Amino acid sequence: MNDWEEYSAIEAAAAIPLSQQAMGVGNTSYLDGLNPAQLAAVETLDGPVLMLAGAGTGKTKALTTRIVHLLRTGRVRPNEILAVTFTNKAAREMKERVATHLGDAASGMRWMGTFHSLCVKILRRHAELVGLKSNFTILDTDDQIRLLKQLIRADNIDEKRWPARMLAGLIDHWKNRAWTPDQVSAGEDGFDGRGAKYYAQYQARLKTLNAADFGDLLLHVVTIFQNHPDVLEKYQHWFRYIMVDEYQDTNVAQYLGLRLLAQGHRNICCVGDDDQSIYGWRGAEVGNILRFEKDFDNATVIRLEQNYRSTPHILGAASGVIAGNADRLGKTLWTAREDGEKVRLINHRDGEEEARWMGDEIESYQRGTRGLDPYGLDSIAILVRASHQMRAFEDRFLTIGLPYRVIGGPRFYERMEIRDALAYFRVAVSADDALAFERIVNTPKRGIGEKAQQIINQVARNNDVSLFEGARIVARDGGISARARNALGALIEGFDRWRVALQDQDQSHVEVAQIILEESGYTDMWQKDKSPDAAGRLENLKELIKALEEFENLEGFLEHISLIMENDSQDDAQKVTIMTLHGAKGLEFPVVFLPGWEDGLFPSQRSMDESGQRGLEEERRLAYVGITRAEEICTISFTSSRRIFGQWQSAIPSRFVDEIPPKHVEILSAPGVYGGSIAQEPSAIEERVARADAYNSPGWKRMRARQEARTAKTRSAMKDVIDAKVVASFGLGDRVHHAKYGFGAVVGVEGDKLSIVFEGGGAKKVMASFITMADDVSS
DNA sequence: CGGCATTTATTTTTT
DNA sequence: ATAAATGCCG
Repeated sequence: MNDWEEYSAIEAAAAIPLSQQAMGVGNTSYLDGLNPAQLAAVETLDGPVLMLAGAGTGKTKALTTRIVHLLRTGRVRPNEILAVTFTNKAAREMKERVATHLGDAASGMRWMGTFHSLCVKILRRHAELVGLKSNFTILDTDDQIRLLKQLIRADNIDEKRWPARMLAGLIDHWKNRAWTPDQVSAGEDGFDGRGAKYYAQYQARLKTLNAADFGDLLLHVVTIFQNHPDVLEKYQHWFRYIMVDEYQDTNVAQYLGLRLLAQGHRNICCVGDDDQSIYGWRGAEVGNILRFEKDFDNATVIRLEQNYRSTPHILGAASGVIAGNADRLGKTLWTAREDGEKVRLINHRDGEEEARWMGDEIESYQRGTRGLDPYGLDSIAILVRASHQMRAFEDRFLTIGLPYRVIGGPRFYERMEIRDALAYFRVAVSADDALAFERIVNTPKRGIGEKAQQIINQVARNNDVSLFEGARIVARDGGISARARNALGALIEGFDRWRVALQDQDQSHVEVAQIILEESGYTDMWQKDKSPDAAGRLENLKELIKALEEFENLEGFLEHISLIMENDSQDDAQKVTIMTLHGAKGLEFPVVFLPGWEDGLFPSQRSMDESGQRGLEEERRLAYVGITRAEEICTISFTSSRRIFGQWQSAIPSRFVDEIPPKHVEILSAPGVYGGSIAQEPSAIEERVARADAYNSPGWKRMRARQEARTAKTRSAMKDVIDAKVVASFGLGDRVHHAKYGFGAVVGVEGDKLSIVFEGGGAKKVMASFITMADDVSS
């Protein structure tokens, strides 16, 4: 169907010829301003190159300059460079930066993009080699789950024991390692053989639907390269130079594909930082970058170690932490900058207090106190380990009216209303998109419930027609309730009408899209919805319609949208950024706050439980990423107790805190933190905690030891301990905690009852067994 | 079929 | 604590 020769001809024609003059051969001014390491990375063009680029060392600059250099020296045409990134954002940025040097030539770089988009491009050309048609649809995670659910249900298996999500994760895991179903069943599966079976069924089903999921995009391309040497060879010749960004994040499938492509000329340049590999949990293999020199003989390794971002103290702190990892290629970041503030460390009573303090702190930065220039809110970020930490900050900032922006969370195209709308468009464009049809057949509610849908499914299968045509038959012949039948008939009629409208030259696809959403009753559904977020959803739908304008037709839009799951709506107002550490990779801020450095939260307990030492090392890299985001001021904080899943947990400082070299740290004491409303004078405990003013001092060590011992005790048999000597353990003035009433101070002891004045207001008599010391676990 | 009650599981996230 | 997902009843 897609003859290679013809294709090559098209590609060649598309290449914008670069006349020597236009390219300015001989003019190498673009090399000015590179440091020696960057220059080496730019000028070492042939053979395998590993560019180890530490945080803030000008990686993107080196990478884009290298591309400019390749093109300017005239050794390659723009479309013969394969340049791969992980995100659309990175691809766009690179393209823009090349364009500032080369103008139009950058648009000739047709093979610069994300792994996924480039694989789609290749796969559309050779789809038949893996049993697909070139117009295959790309499933998102939602579709994937629904499909798997159907398979599990069809098997009459307990859906609880076999959650579709888990199976999806498993299949994803296999695809990340480029395992096809037969390779899985041949090996181990870990799920009594069922996983492999479902995997095979799932792949078969995808083939029938002429669809591929995200993992397939990579896997299929690797399969094609492996099974069709002739095809591989053409691409090996076509891509004369290969560049890979964020190499530490590649998974096995990506690695295999790259290695196959590079086998001939070996002109592959991988850029990355093993210390910033933080996506192991989704299939990234740090091993890929660690092994580079073994994979590619005679590789040139270039280290970018001069940091242009942070102060020496921040770099020192980060280096100290990351030094705790064993599996590293090793780099030593240095900076020409001098002085700067030490990394600041502070302890708080709980998460709310932490948020309160940071809010105040940010406001003082904003005003420019302590002799510093005022910082705009845009230059301040709070980076958390887990997104549930964000809530405390949002709450606090809302009450003090501090503008903030949360990065992350559900992306625009992942929102329910957007997916629903897209499903309508998908059915309108191609009637046999069964998954899309299933999604919207009863959205808004049309009275076409599960049972009716089953009947439609059955009729479609019996007549060997698409789901949509099956629905048409059901609507005509009946078999479901009259009400449902009418609704179904109306829906089908609607789609018939909309399809005609889409063909109509006089009607723009934007208009038709709007008509679809209105006539189907979808916008109506949200207008009638009285939930608080309905208005926002309607706004989103409007935005979606607006986005359509940039495309020729609906088809073009849908093709793009499946791969671009980003929403980068910009917002000019000055706001504090709140995001996860993962989301912050690649970004930088003058002022960075790193809250929640407590063992269990960060490093995450789960990470350590599931992946042991490897998990801990990844968490440590995350700490490294966090610290190195800061340009001037980095503040780390931890709390003494935190509410997790509604339960108060006492916390000990993260082990990473101890790993920061003391000479780079300044301990802050939080003013007013311990002066609770009741305790006019701080209790002995409070005083001791407050005075733990040097974490390398004996006081600090004592506090840690105490907390550790207490936690250990709690985890074993705290309950028994409390019951046994409950009364004896409380004295007048003790700061205590009750699960329902919160914190308070003991004002009286009578037998096994304690009189307590609670901070939340009021004195109460409570059984001692319901009380714990304030910085212990309470329940 | 739809609405309300109960249950259940809660890191990180791109394509 | 809380949200999402499931289960039960009208």
